[in-house]
Amino acid sequence: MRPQHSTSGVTLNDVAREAGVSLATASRSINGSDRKVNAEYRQRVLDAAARLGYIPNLSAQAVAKGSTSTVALVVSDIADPYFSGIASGVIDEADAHGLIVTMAVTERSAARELQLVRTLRGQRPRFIILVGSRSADASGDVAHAQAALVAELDAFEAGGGRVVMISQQELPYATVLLDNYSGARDLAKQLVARGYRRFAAIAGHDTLLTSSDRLRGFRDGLADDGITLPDDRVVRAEFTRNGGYDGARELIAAGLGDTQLVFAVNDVMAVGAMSALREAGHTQVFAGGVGGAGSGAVASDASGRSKQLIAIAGFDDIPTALDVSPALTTVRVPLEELGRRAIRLALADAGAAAGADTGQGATTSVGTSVILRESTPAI
Amino acid sequence: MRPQHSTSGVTLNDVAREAGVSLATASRSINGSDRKVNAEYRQRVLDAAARLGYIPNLSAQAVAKGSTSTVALVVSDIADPYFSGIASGVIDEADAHGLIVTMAVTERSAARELQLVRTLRGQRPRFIILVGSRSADASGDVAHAQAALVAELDAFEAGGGRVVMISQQELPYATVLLDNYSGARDLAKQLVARGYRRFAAIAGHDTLLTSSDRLRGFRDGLADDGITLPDDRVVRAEFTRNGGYDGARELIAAGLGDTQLVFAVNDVMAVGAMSALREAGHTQVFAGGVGGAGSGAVASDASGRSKQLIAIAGFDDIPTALDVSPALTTVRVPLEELGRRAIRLALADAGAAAGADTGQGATTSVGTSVILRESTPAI
DNA sequence: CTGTTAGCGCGTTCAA
DNA sequence: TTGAACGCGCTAACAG
Repeated sequence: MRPQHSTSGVTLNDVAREAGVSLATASRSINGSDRKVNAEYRQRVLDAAARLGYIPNLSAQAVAKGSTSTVALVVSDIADPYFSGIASGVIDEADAHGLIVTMAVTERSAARELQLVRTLRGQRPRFIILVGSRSADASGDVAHAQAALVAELDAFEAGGGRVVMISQQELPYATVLLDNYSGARDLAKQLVARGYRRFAAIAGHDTLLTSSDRLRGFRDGLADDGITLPDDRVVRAEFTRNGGYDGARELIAAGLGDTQLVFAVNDVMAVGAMSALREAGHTQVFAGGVGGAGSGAVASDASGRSKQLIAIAGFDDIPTALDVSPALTTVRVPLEELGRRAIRLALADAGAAAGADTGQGATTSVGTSVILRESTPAI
Repeated sequence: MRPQHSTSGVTLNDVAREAGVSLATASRSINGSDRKVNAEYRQRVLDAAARLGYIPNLSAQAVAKGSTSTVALVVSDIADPYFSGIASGVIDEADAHGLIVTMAVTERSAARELQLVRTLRGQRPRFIILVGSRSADASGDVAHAQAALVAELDAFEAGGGRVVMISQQELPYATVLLDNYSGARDLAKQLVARGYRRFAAIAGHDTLLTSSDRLRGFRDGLADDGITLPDDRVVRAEFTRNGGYDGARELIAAGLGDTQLVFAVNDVMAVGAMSALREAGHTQVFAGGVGGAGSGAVASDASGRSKQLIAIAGFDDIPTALDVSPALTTVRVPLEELGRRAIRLALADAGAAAGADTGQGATTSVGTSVILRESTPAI
């Protein structure tokens, strides 16, 4: 008869006894950073462990060594392909280094993010990786939350943890930089090269750095060719598929005028916008046939009424971008790579951690590239 | 001067000293399951904790109590919207119960799944949630891996943990059932009602239960109306977007014949298949205008050559299903709800755990519903 | 190289 | 109610 509510786990003690050695030897045999242990004993221990089905208790190890092998990943919304792509990379790379990933979701709320970080610290993770939702709002509440977040994060680093941000370096921590500005700027230039001149845009709220950087890059890219993106042609919406949909409807309601192309600051929004435009009869250009991109920019409005054709472009290159029709022109962001880099940066940074606290924290950048597809045929 | 490599964390001891009470009192004040502590002391402790920025060490708590507040979630691929949708629900519900979620990815390999479960047990999680990749392959390796998995899972439950499976109850554990069979069957019947008679299908490999159940349901649904799905009209492919794409190409290469509709056993495959069909000139039906579904089933092949129009249907209702064009007809699966249910089931099951080991484990079912969209207009 | 002994941070029993 | 002491499972000194 086993004890009733036994957590039953076989302990290292059991293994040691079964193998007829001391606890210490058992520990060394199974985890021995150095192999200061007789091969025969070692084998006896390993056998005993296998026989008993022993599995080391990570919590106990963590308490004993004073450090865990856990990485805390904080995202806005795991169902969003942008975040799940990054998460995929994080998990993969973490796993390659024997690290376990715990995941938390902020639902795009700074308050929740703060609360989460606080809670997560209880795990004493080695790293905390924050992706998305960095904002630049100087106003009361947000600024306050931001300061509190920094305090929390600093305390975490003071305790030996490392924090890594993904996207832009708004806070003084190690960061995997994504050049949103340049990506959008390049996109703008290539669209102009394809013949577009009159644009509209669907952006996120001003405070979202990712959104404002992309918008600014796009604007500057146009400006390089003497084209301006009128303020009244830029709508703000949620950073989601529905946000894109709503933004497009707003644009339509306000009158598309002679707009030729709508730039949505991210793909999920672009995809939502496409659906809105399609529903409104602004049938998307369609490249049929097996031929490459931009082959036949033909379209027919099923409603019969002649509506203006609107081209569209996004940012991120989520998998879906390839499957909507017309396929979405976008700026490719190596999502998984972003995640992998975060782990590598944390690992490297941790190594150099003893060194100087040079203010801003280490960074690494990932490049973007413009992917022209059928949603923006040459005109 | 603090100790050098200090993990620096403020401990409960520090708090106790600061508050001028014993460790025990501090512990009770902060965590007191029962409130057997003087209100004044309690407050002093709480204040001290706040002042010092104390955060309880979860690992230490876990060792002391012999149980964690962790849930291990195992998925095939977090970048797949099916899994990320479920994960979203799991994380949300877990969070609502103060549970932390750690995530692991099998990359659709049974061997890796087994290895992961073994590793995960080290965390001593309260629950292990397995979603996807259940297979019914009686052959050597797989059967062996399956047996090993069951052994591992049984040991886990023997140690007080609970395992919950999502999808089908192939193994004797608590399960959130998804009626793949009925969903597909209903879909088939509704498609027949819309006038379709000649079908093809893109399925996953035979061993994938999710795939075979759906295919069987679809077949039976057709059979109810005296229609058969010929074996040579069913191709097998990877359970991914590219799998769907490849499957469709295979179908095309073999000759679509008079096929009217292609059923892909899940949405990501369906979406991939749509792209393949589109590229091949089997322009999808297109419902323009603001009107509802099936309004104008019009299409024009940009290549000029007249190609056959192929309707398509999927399963899962991933977000993208709404944004491809034509919008994808599918069977809605409440993904987030699936995840939430898993947590609730584990929680409930844990409560009743002391009770009888009634062989199969508790179950709960979630319903599906057919969503007819433009990809399958009435004909 | 091995065993003994201390802790790690915290929950919980047992007296007081 | 409170505090002292022990134990959780394990690692890391410390002697032997």
